[in-house]
Amino acid sequence: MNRIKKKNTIIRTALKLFSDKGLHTTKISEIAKSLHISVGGIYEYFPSKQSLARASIQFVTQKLASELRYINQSDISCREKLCQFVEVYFHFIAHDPEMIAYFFRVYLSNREFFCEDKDCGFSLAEEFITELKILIEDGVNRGEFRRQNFYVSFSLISGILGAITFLHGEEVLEEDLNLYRKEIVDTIYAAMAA
Amino acid sequence: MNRIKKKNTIIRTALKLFSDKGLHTTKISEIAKSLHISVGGIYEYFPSKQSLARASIQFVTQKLASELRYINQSDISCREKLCQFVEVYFHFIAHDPEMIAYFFRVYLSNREFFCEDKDCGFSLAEEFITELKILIEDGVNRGEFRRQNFYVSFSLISGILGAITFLHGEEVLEEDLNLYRKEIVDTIYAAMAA
Amino acid sequence: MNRIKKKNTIIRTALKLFSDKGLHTTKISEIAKSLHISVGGIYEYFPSKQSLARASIQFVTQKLASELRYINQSDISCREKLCQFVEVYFHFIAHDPEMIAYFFRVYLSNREFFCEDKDCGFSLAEEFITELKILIEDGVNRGEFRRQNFYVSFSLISGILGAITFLHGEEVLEEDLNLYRKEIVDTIYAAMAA
Amino acid sequence: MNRIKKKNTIIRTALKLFSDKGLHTTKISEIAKSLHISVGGIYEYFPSKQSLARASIQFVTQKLASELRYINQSDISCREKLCQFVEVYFHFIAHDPEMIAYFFRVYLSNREFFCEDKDCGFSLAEEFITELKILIEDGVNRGEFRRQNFYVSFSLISGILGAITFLHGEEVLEEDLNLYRKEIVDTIYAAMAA
DNA sequence: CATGAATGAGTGTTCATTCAT
DNA sequence: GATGAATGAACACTCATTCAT
Repeated sequence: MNRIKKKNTIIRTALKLFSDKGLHTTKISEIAKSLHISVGGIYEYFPSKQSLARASIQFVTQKLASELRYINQSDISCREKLCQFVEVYFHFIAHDPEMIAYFFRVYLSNREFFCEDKDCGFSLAEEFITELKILIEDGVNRGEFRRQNFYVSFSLISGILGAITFLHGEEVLEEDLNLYRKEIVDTIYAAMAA
Repeated sequence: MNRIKKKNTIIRTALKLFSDKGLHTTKISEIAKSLHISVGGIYEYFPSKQSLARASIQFVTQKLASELRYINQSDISCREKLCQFVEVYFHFIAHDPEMIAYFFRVYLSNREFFCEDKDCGFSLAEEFITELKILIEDGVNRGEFRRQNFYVSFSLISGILGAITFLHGEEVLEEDLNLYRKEIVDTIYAAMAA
Repeated sequence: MNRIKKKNTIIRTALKLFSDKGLHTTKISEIAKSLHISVGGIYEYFPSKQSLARASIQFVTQKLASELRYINQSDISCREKLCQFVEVYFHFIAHDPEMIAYFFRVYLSNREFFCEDKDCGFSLAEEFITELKILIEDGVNRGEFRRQNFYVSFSLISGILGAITFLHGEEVLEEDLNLYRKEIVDTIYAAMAA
Repeated sequence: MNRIKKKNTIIRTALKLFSDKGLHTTKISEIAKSLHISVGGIYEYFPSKQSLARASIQFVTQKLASELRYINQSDISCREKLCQFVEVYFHFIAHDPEMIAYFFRVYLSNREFFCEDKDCGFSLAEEFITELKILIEDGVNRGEFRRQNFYVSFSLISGILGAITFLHGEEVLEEDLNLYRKEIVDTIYAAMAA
């Protein structure tokens, strides 16, 4: 297995454990054990716990961003793009829940830990945000969405998805997650439509 | 200062530090120093860090719930209630940002830490959720809101508020927070209106 | 209640708790609570935990010594004195077990704690030892006991009594304590008789 | 040095310090310093101070028991066995005084600390007691010792040895320890002989 | 005398990180 | 590269002692 692949394997495992047990509750030794490698093995690839956590959030946001970029580039209506995005998002929740959980529960809530010098901003999630911005502005320009403050639209989309993810993680939802999908798209669209 | 007042003073300070620096990054000794009392002083009132964290989230949710309960009981339209709720919420963000931050960034993201025996659910936030439920169901029953899944409405409201709070905390927003308020109410209402 | 009496009341309670739970495991606040007085109340009478522990061992050894002195002064054979001493000792175990336990389990085993400057010796138990010495030497002089090293005799008597006390405390003994008494006197006498 | 050896090295040092300074007075950091290793080093081998203390008493009683077992199995009179046992015991006092001191001063007097769940009994010393029981019963069966209650004999032997150990530790004895040995055997035998 | 809230040095324990093998 | 024993700074929590009331 080459270096990149191994790094990704470590990231995948870290992602899962950090999401399940929390950033500060997960020990490096647990990640190592989970991977059947030694503690030192982790440090061959990542110089510190922090750098592993940073690499993990970049891994997540790049995955999300690349999906969103793909959607943005297709030749469909913005309503349809929104719909596909939510679909992709729900697919992540179903198949890689730790990636979404990592974004919302670990990254957003432990920002101190991810800080490097002055770089405490959203930088690690920037790619993803950029794509969402493109989707929203595109919709406004095309006249599909009404013109409203970007941050409000952004909060709407990411907020509702984050919240439903949370409820899902807490096993509060009574029905299968997919049953909520259509209603969520409708809700978002109702709020944004011109 | 009596015991209750002193407990609340400690909670207020803990709230602020936990929100600013994170739950695990904030040391008991820092809370003590911030209060100009000794470490032991904290333990006079709270038997452990965990119990202080639990007391803090109860403090927050009770405050929020009592405001929301007051609104729910007034004789106004649900749109107006929603509007007032967002107003109250923004007031909290402006004047006690740590209370909101504590709810979203500390409590929701460090659930493990708040667990006591089996009691790991939402129990500490239940009062607040109940009031939001009443508001939503009331609107549906009156025909003001369209009938949609409660969890979707709940995610919409709490999600968008949580997200804008987050952006505010990150100092990403370019304008004064209140300028977003009206647009947020409109957005929520557009998504929920019958 | 005068000062002396109050001191003795405190000593009695400390004795009991120290014996039951150990010297380091018993907190001053527990002694206070047990006495229904305040922590400061203890410090009115004893300047420190150590001084309370020292006063307690003196209380115990003086009680034992005075009983032994009384026996030593009576006009009976040394065998009879021995017998009476064991009887008195068993009476203590039955009625004030904490006093004996304090001597063996607390004092002898936590000598560091009782040290004051250089005074780490037996000084706190000296009175008692002196009386035992008188009894033994008296028996030898009268020809009742065979002449043997004092420390051996001393170890014999205090050792067997200490050990049976321990077994009693551990609830290892199957019969009532008094049933062992006669056999113990016989054993000691067999070992010491001329 | 392999794991077992290292554990034993730690036990030996803990034994010495616990005996010299008391269980609660000896800090883990002192044991570490004494061994020229780090605090964490101790915890590599023992998960807690308590477990180190428990391992230590087991180390001691197994050593004593194995010596006594060896004697019990030889083909000699019980008087001779007793004599050899005392000899072995004195050898321990002379060469590994901390082992004996640990048994009498630390283990017997801090039983609370050694408790694990319900297992607070003599269990950690059981092997040793069993061997002593065999010796005594064997002597009675062979007609060498008079038939007397086991606990009385047990108290006699362990008591006198414990007491002389104590006097030795306190540096009260005026002569070399070995000079007391013969007299002690005689005393025990006089008390037990048929 | 009596109180009990407040103090803060001190303890057992954890865990990210290192480095000799 | 890989290992995992060793490190030691750091933390939550304790409790003997003090002192303002």
